Amino acid sequence: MMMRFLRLVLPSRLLSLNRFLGFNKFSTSHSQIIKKNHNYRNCSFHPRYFSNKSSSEQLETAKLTKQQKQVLEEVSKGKSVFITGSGGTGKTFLLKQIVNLLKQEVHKPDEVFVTASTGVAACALNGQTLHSFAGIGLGEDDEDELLGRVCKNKLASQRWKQVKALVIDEISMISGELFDKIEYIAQMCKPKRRGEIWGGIQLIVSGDFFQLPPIIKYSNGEVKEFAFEAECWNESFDLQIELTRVFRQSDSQFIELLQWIRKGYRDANMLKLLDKCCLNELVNVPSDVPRLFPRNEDVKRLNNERLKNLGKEIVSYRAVDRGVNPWRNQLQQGIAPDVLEICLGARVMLIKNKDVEAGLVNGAVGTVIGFDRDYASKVLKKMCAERIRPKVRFDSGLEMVIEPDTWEVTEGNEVQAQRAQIPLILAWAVSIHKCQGMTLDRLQTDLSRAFGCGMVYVALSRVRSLDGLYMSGFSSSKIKAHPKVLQFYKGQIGS
Amino acid sequence: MMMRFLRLVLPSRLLSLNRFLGFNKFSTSHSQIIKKNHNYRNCSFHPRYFSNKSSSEQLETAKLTKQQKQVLEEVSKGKSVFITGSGGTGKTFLLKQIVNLLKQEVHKPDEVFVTASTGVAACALNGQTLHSFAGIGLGEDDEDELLGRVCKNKLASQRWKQVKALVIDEISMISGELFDKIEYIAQMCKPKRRGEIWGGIQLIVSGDFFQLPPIIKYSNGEVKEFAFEAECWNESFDLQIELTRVFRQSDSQFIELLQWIRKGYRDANMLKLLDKCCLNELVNVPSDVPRLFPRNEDVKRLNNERLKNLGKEIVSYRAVDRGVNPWRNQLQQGIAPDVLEICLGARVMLIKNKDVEAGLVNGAVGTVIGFDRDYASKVLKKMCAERIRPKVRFDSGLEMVIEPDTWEVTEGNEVQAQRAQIPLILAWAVSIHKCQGMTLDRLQTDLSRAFGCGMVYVALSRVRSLDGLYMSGFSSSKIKAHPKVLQFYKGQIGS
DNA sequence: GGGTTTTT
DNA sequence: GGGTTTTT
Ligand SMILES: Nc1ncnc2c1ncn2[C@@H]1O[C@H](COP(=O)(O)OP(=O)(O)OP(=O)(O)O)[C@@H](O)[C@H]1O
Ligand SMILES: Nc1ncnc2c1ncn2[C@@H]1O[C@H](COP(=O)(O)OP(=O)(O)OP(=O)(O)O)[C@@H](O)[C@H]1O
Repeated sequence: MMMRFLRLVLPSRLLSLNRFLGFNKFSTSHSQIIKKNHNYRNCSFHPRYFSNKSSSEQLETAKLTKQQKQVLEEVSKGKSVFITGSGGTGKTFLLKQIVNLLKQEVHKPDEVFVTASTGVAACALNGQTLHSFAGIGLGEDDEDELLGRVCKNKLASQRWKQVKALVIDEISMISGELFDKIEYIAQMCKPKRRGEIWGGIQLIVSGDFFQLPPIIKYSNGEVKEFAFEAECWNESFDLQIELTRVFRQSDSQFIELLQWIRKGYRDANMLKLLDKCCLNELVNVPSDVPRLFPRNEDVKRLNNERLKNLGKEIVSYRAVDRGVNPWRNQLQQGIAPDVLEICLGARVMLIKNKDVEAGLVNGAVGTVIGFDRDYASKVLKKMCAERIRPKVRFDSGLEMVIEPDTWEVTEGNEVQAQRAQIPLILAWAVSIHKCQGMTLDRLQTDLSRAFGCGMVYVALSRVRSLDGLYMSGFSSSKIKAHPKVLQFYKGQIGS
Repeated sequence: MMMRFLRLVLPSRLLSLNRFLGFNKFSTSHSQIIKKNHNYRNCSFHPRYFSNKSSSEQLETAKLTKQQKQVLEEVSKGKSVFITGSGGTGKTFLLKQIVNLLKQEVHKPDEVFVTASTGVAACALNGQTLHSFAGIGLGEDDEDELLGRVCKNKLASQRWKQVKALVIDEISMISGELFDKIEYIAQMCKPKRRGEIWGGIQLIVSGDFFQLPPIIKYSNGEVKEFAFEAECWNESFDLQIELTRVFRQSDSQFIELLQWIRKGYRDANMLKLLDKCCLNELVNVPSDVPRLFPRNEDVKRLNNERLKNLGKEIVSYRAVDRGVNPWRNQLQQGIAPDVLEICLGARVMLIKNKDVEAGLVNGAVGTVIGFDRDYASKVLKKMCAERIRPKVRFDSGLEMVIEPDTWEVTEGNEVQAQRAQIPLILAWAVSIHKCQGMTLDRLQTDLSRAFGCGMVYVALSRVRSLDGLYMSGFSSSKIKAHPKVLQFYKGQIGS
């Protein structure tokens, strides 16, 4: 059964929608975004680094394309929609409009939940990760165990009761397995509408399956890998639409090259365009260009180099671990570092969900603007000789003193080991996984250890123009598209 | 520069060739092959297991196709040829005729050398590995170091001086990197014909790039992976030809399915044909069906189970190691096992090149037919309480007592550690890599840990009919064709 | 060969 | 996530 993508040609006459489109331009919430960006732009430390906020000008002057308006129209009618398209076609941009529309015209503000597969991507929408919203932990248990877990969690149950519209961005990194599990939870948490797909929730999903695939750990070969392989996928949407106009880049040759790379084609002739972006001894990359790496090991190395090069006084936080082996050792596998080194002016990323409303979630980036003494905290004393906590100004403008937080290793329901650490990592460089969704004026990436499908495409498609691209370790053999994805886009879109 | 495959339409009137074709049917050497097979067929231990010899009937009754004859014709004229085509189209079969022709009509017998990428494949042609022929060790040094090594090795230099025609089978597992290095050595070892491609050697290469790719260890991204990516590839051949008629299978539906799998297509409908080959509780697989696994760990496990199930008295050989760490530990990474357990009737594979003329090379398989006391050998005493050496009847009919052999770990030119062990492994089960090239009446394979491109195709395309196929762990997502290979066959063959 | 994310 | 071959 093939469901074809629709290219809607509807009369654009929906009153509430047009009202919304006008309203949006001058809304207070929008002004706030501008204000927040203003804060960020004036940030004295790293004005050009990764940020969860897009620049204000674009939002002000942007005119929606016909396709983008058509999606808004369907959303305003309460339809469930899958929005796809190449990187930079404005899927996330459109989602922001959709979220405003949903909150203002379709549902109540607190009935709309905004999520994404990674913290960074969620942050860009002022949302949270899908895992965090759903209350499923790592989501690795089977559907009934997960449901039980949600039911025991009051806040999560409350969200599932409340939710009327659910937005999921960067869907390519969500597995079909997980997508089906979450649909199951949705139905079960809506007892009045059980039997209806997603329990009647309006679903807005966005992403590009040619970008990074989900990480599959326990592969038995028959696993539902991509979300479009979920049993509920086709039933989930009234409309699956592909945005076709690329906004991120304007150079039409570069756009065409990216289109080919996206589909896994390796045209030697076209790839010559990248020659002038390849690093050599002659090229001098400005030191403040954001860096992307396939592997976290390289991300960490680069970040520590940048830290040392700042030449400021370094504050060290040694993780405080409890518990015995083998669990104690597992603490080192987690995201919280054994030793966190930061300093005034360091770019940092929050790695815990602190306050969703305030946008202080895993993935939020900001700058260390000071340190704050706390002689009361015993754990801080253990972790840091100076007994000081970092104060961070996040790119949203919000400032916050970051306290130690904890991570646990459990076996059954028992906590077997626990780590306490400041929930920050350095963020001058990030992994290519974390950069998916970003728009960058300039970037430097070392692709010598690129792996899997879509990675080269994601890295290269972040940058607005070839002038801003500094690349090393590239080879055409690293351009890879997944056969299932090619088939999905052929079948569903008939390109 | 694209060189297209030629489909030759030549008058088949070459006298010497026709003479050869007639001659071949009744040649003494051919009778010997029949005799050898006869020996094997009467072998009382495992008449249906892996064998380096194909069954005699086929060779007797085989009629060459037009394409196969065309290749012979070109070879008879001294041309260099690349023969490709799906598994079972008779590439190796044709090579046997070619070798006879080359030795009898084109060159002298001792000027023709027959090789393949793996020991097992080489063995099927009474040849040796390409590495062993070339005298390049593992072939990992750069071209000049390898040349130096060849020059210091009298036997290897002698072979390179002598060789007028070089046959290489199963080329898909030879990297482009290595192919270029060996071409370089060929030129350098033929001082009179330096500057000529391959130093003027007539080159006969065969293989299917949709089968297993080379193993690339030190990837810098720009590596010449497949042999067709070698700089010298196109220049190496007067003719590149694709055999199209499949002989190994006769069921046309199965043949079509294999064609699709080969190219990486996953047609759910067509794959239903495999349903009845999937193992379940109801299926009872005869215990003497040859077994294939992706991983050597599973190969070893199965082999040890089979050994225990034979219920015979087991003879143990513990490897005798010398040297200090870290080198001593590296001995365990090699092919020679820490402990070899065998018994009377065990299927075994030779893992050292003992005597190329006699076909006693890495990859030769046979059966343990007895044990032979040797109280003189000190190393045997250390390795085996009973102080007995196994006597093996190889499938060629040849019988031999297998002595301990040695493996070395060197650093620079110094031997740092050494292992002594009997150069045998059990061979009821083999890895899918080692099975490439085989034709099997029946096989059982567990594909749950299949990986990379071509592996599923190689495993499934070994068997003559679906009746003989017992499969588990299969999933369509494991069907994979390499994009570069697809491009190569599109560009060169224009299918 | 090798390695990415998701939680309280 | 994971793993295959090649030598004296
Ligand atoms: N209609 C529009 N008019 C002007 N600019 C737009 C429009 N739509 C999107 N943009 C701009 O294009 C850039 C890329 O948009 P966005 O990040 O939403 O793309 P995307 O499709 O989500 O990309 P990705 O798949 O990489 O996440 C942003 O700077 C955004 O502001
Ligand atoms: N012309 C022929 N007539 C009859 N039988 C043939 C002919 N050519 C090949 N065969 C038989 O077909 C089977 C497969 O042949 P062979 O192993 O040479 O194929 P191949 O192309 O080398 O396969 P692979 O790529 O899997 O190594 C063998 O049993 C062989 O004897």
